[in-house]
Parts: sequence; structure tokens; C-alpha cells
Amino acid sequence: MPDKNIARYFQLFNEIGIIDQLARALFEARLPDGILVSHFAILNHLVRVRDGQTPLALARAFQTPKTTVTHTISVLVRYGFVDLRPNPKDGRSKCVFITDAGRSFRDEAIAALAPDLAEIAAVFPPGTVEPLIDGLEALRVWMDARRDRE
Amino acid sequence: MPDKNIARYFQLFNEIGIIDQLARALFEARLPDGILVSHFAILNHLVRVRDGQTPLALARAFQTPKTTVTHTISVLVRYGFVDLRPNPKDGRSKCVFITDAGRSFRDEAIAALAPDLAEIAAVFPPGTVEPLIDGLEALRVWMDARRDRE
DNA sequence: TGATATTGATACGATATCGTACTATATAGT
DNA sequence: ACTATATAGTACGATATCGTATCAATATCA
Repeated sequence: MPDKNIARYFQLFNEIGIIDQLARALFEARLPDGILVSHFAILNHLVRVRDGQTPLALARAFQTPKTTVTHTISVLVRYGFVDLRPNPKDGRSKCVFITDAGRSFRDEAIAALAPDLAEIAAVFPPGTVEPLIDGLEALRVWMDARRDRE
Repeated sequence: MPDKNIARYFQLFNEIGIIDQLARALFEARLPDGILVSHFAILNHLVRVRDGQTPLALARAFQTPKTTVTHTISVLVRYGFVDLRPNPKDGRSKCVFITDAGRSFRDEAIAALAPDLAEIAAVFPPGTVEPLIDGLEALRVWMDARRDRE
């Protein structure tokens, strides 16, 4: 059983990688020049999950080195999309807050992408993608937990 | 119907992005220092699809700018994993050939990842991932074709 | 055939991502 | 309290990725 199946799992991640690349390119084409998915992702996370998180918490959430988050946040500060304030509970730490400008930008970005998503929805109706999302979510949750064990 | 469903499709790509990030990190931890997934991906493609492709063909296959491919290939040449030869059919063009060293490296990389994939296979048996792969493949094929229409 | 447009690759510069090292603060152990 | 260790963030340097401009070769077409 091994080799052939292993190849299948290999393909699974291959497909995921290609789709991610295609989706990124598509999304970035809808974002203003110079704004990348990585910038949007932070804003989106701050809205969806919660405000005032530390850079380190964001780094963990995105599976990315903390230095990368430092850089991305500095860009967002420059755009005026987030505020970086000292953490009252810990002198070493900071808290990231989204600004009104950041919030509107995030909303506009989502609106700009909506037509594309609607087009996809027309071809792959909810009934076909729901199981996909569920399966991917299960895989993501497991991989995320596994990572912490390492 | 729109908004709630749109959010679901948004989540689909979100899950895909996170898994890609996790898978990349996992794979790169198994690769020798300094070798990235992007390097491996080229070698793997040359073996799986075929040898002697042009840089531009690779750029298209990976949905990446051709300048990125130029750079990645130069790295692989430096490692001695590929040869870059002139294209006899077109004076502007080159052909990328994998070397024996590149081939063995690719095989070793896959072998190094096998235990992780086996671990995943133990938790998500083929019966559960096959529909996932099929669904993702369909999505990838459609998005790929759609991109060409733009 | 000659002028024009297109194409494949690269040079170059800008930004993103990441690893290492460092500083300041907090925590643990004595 | 004091020392040792751990942690949060950042500075810095290296490489990756990408956009624009450029050059050479090819294709188009009058």
C-alpha cells in the first residue's frame, strides 16, 4: 500500500499549493497596488478573531516567523491601518489595534473579491464545496495541533 | 443567498492558504538547509512531467512570474541539479534538463517526507482524502482555465 | 524583403520572507 | 533579593519573489 498512496497525499498538498498560488494571484489583482495578501490577512484576522493581539500571537496564528510579522505590521502602521501600542500587562510586548481606515479597507477588499467568489460559487455550488471545506478544516486543525507537538 | 455563502468560499481559500503554509514549513524542515520548496518543486516537475522544458513553460506551470523562474533555475544550476542548454528550435529560448544529482536529490527529498505523509495517511485514510483530492483537482483545473481567459 | 509587433530570457530595483543575534523585560529557582 | 533562564520584539543581513525595462530572436504582414 505505501508508495502509491504516499504519492496521492503528495498530490493532495500539490493541489493545495497550486490553488493557493492561483487564489493569491487573483486576490492581489483585486487589491490596490502594493498591498499584498499578507497585509490583508493580518487586518482580516484582527477583525475576525479579535483586536489588540500581540505580534507574537499573530505570528503563531499565521505559522510565520515573528520577524515577518514585525515587518508586515510596520507596513500596516505606515498605511495607517493599524495602531501599535504598548501592552499594559507586559513591558516587553505590544498590542496591535485596527484603525477605522484599516477596517474600511478590509471591507472594501472583501467587496472587491466578491464577484470572483460568486463566479466560483456558480460553478461549484455550496453542496459541492461544503464537504471540501469540512475536510480541509479537519486536516488544518490536525496539522496545526501536530505542529505544536514537534 | 450571497453574503453568507460568499464568506464560505472565502473560508475555503483561507483553509487552503493555512494548510499550504503548514505543509511548506513541514516540508522545508525535512529539506537540507537553504533548499526551499520552490527549488524542489521545479525538480519534481521536471521528473514528473518532463525534462527539457523552457523556463517560460515552468513559469506558466507554477503560476509564477518568469523572472522568479530565472532566479530559481540559477540556484538549481549552482547546486548542479539542472543543466540549462540553448533551445535548438528557438534562439531566444533555453531548455532545462535535470541532472543525475538533481534526480537523486529529488528522490531523497520525497523519501524524507514519506514518514510525515504516512502519519497523515494514518489519521486521514485514503477513503477520506480521495474525494478531497478530486474536489481540489476540479477546482484547480477550473481556476487554471479561468486565469487564461482573463 | 523590410518594418513592426511579439516573444523568451535576463538585468535591475523594490519589497517580502526568513534566520541569527541582540536588547529589554519577565519568570524561576535558590 | 539574586542569579539564571525564558520570552517579546526588533535590527540586520541573506535570499526569494515580483514588477519594469531591456535585449535578442522570432513572427507577422504589408
